[in-house]
Amino acid sequence: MQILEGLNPEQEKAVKHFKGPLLILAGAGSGKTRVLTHRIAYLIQEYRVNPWNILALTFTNKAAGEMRERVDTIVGEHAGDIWVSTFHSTCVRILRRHIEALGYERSFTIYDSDDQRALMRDILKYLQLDPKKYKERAVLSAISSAKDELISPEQFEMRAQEDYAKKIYARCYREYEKRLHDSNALDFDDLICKTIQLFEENEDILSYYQNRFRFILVDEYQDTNTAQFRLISLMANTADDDGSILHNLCVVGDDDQSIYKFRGANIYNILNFESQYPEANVIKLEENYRSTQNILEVANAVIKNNSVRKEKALWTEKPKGDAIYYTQYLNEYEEAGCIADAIASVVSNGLASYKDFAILYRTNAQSRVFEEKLILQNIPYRIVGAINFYQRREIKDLLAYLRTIENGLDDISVKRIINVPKRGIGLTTIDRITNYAMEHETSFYGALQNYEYIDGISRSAAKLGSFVSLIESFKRHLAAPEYNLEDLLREIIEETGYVRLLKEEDSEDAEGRIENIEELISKVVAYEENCEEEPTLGGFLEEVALVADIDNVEESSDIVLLMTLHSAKGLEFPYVYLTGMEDGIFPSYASIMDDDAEAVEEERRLCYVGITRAMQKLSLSCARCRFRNGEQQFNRPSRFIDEIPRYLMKQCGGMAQAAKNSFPSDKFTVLDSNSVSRTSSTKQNTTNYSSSWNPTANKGAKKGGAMADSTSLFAGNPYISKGFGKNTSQTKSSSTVDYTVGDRVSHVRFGNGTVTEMKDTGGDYQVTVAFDGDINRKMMASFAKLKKL
DNA sequence: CTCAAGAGCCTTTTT
DNA sequence: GGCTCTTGAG
Repeated sequence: MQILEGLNPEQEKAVKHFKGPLLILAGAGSGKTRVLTHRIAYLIQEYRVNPWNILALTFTNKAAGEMRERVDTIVGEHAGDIWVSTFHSTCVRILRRHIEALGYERSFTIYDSDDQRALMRDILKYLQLDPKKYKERAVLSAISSAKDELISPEQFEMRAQEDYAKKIYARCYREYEKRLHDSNALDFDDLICKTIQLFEENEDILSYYQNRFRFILVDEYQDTNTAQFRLISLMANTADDDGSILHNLCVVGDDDQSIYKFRGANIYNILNFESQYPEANVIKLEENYRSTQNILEVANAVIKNNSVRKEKALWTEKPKGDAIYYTQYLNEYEEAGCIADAIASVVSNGLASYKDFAILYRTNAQSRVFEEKLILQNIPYRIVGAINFYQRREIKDLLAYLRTIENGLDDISVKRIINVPKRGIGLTTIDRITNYAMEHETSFYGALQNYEYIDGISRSAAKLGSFVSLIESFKRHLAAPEYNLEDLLREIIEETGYVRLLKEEDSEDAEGRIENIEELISKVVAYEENCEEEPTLGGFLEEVALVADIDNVEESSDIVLLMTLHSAKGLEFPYVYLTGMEDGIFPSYASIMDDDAEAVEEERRLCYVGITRAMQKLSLSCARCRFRNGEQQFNRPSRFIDEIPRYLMKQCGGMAQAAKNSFPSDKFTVLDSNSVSRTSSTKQNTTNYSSSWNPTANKGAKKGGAMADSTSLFAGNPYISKGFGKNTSQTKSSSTVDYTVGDRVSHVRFGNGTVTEMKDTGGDYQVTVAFDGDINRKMMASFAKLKKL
C-alpha cells in the first residue's frame, strides 16, 4: 500500500483511523501535514469516501495551499472536490451563499482592523465618549473577545451588571453591531460567528453542510477559539448509514505550540478534547524529523517548565549536531551587525544559501536594526508581517474605491475616499452629510446622492455631485460586457489622478507607493487569470481581505527571512537566530507583569516554537541594552536562557567578562573560555578568539572545515575584530571616563551640556546629560564619546 | 479647507 | 524613535 509507505507506526495508525473523533497530538516537526494528507488519501482510496465529503481546515492560506498541493499529488483525480481552506475563507464561502437568511446582502464587505478602528472612532465620537478614557483598541478588543466567546451585545450588557465601564463597552458593542449591519459589513470575528448563527437558525442549511462534510480535519487545533470549536462541532455531526450520529472529526495539534491566546485561542479545546468526545481516539506523534538532538533537548528543557500541558517528549534519530550558540551583545546594533556578518560569512564560504536563514524576534519593532545591518552587508532579505501589503495606505485607498463600487453601504470606505485625492471636501461637510444620513436613516453614500437636499453645504455641493457621478460612472462601466477588473482599476487611477499626483510629489516615498499600485494591478490581473470561477469584483475583494503576509512568501527566492515568532510557526530553517532573548522583551514585560501566571507560559510556548524551527543550527542572542520607546533600556538575559542546561550551550562573544560583572547574581553563569572548550568536545577547539571569531579571518579558512563551519556562525565582538585584543573590559572601563556629575561636557551631535547623573552598569557608565537647550539624554559612556570641557 | 508643527501614544503577538 | 492625531495659523 503506497499511501502507508515511509510512515512510522503511530503515523500509520492515524492515517488508518476511519470513523469517530480522533485527536492527534503532533509535536513540532513530527510530520503532521504528512499524516493529514495521507489520511485524506487513505479515506478516499481505502474507505471509498467521496472526496466531495471531505473538509480540511487550516489557519493560514499558506498552510491550506501546501496541503492542497500535497493532496493533489497523492490523490490525483477528483482532488479538486476536497474542500481545503482556512476557517475564514470557508465561512465566507458559506456566507456568500446563504447570508441573505441573516438579513445581509451577498455583496457584504469584510472589515479589517483598520476599518474596525475607523468605525469605532466614529462610534466613540457619536456616543460622545471621552477618547482619553475609552480607546478604540481597548473597546474593539473587548468586543472581539466577546465575539470569540459567542457573547452577544445583549448578553454582554447583562454581564456588565453595575460595572459602569462595562456598560459603556456594551453600548459601543451594540452600536458597532448595528453599524456593521447597516454597512453590510462583517469583521473577521463575524465571519465565524455569523456562520454559526446561520447554522443555528436554519436547520436545513446546517444539515446540508453536515451531510456534505462527512469527514472534517482540523490543522493547528490548539489555536481554535470557542467560536471555531462551536462551528466545527456543529458541522461534525454526521448521521451514519445506520442512523447513529458520528463525529468524524480529526484534529491535529500541539498544546505546546498554542500561542494565540490573545486572539481568543482556547488551549482547553485541545486539552479537553477527550472529555468533550469521550469516544475519541488519541494518538501521539513524538518522533521529530526536523531538528538535531541538541536542538530538541533544548526545546524539551524549556517547555517542561510549563505546568499546563500534556506530557510528551520529542525525540529524534538524528545525530546530536552542533551545540546551541548563545551570545550576549552590548546592544541591539551589535547583535544585528554580528548576525549579518555571520550570515554573510557562512554564505560566502558556500556552506549555506540565504534562504537557509531565519532571524526571529518577539515584536515587529525589532526588525528595523536587522534590516539596516543586512543592507549594509548586501544580504537579500524580506521582512514578513509588519505591514501587510493590503494595509498600505495607497492600496487601501484604491481598495476603498473598489469597495464603494461593490457595496455602497460601506460607509467607512466611502468616507475614506471622499476627499482622497483632495477634492476640497472638508470635515464640516462630512459631518453634515453624516448627520443627514442619520436623520434619514440612510447610508453615507445614500445621503451623498441627495446632496442637493442637505442644508449648509452649498459651497461643496458641486464637488459632492462630481464625486457621486464619478462613482456612478465606474459602476456603469463595470456592468458593461468585456469590461474587466483591470480596466476598472486603471480607470479609477486615471480618473482620480491618484498616480499622477504621486508623480508630481516626486519623492522616494511616492515612488514606492506607485510601485505598490503597479503591484496591485498585477494582483488584479493574476486574480482574473487564475480564478477558478467567474472573476468578480466581490471575489477579488474577498481574496484580498483574507490574506496574511506570510501567505506571499515564496520558497524559491534565495533570501533571508525576518519575522516574528508568531509568523514563524509551521516553518523550518536550517539556521535559526532567536534574537532579543531578554526579560522584558521575551518574555514580554506585559506577560511578566500579568496577574495570570499562565501569561509567561504562553511566552514559553512561543520560545518552544522558535527553538523547534531550527533544523541544524540554533543561535540565541540578547543585548545588554537597547533602545525602546526612545529611551535606553537595560535587560537581563531571558529567564528562558536560564532554563537551558549549560552543557548544551556554547557561550560566544567577548562579552563574557562584562556579562559576568553586570549580572553577578544571575542563576546563569557565563562560561569562561576553558569550560567552552571542555563542553564542546564534539567540535574542534574554538577558544582562539582573536583569529577564528573574526569573519574576515574565516574567509581564508578551508571550505567546509569544522572551524569555519561552527565558529563563523558568530562573528563575535567588534572590539576583538578591530584588533583591541582580549581585554574587552579595558576599552570601556571607568578609567577612560574623565568627567563626573556636574562637569561640562560636549557631544558631537547634541553640543554642550552638564552631566547630571552617572550610573555604574558594570563595565560601563550610563551618563545622563542635560544639554543646553533643554534636552535631557541618557547614554552609554562608551558610545557617547563625551569630551570634558 | 489645507498644511505644518507639536503632542501623545505606542509595542506583544494576527486571521 | 516613529506614527498618528490634534491644534492653530493662513
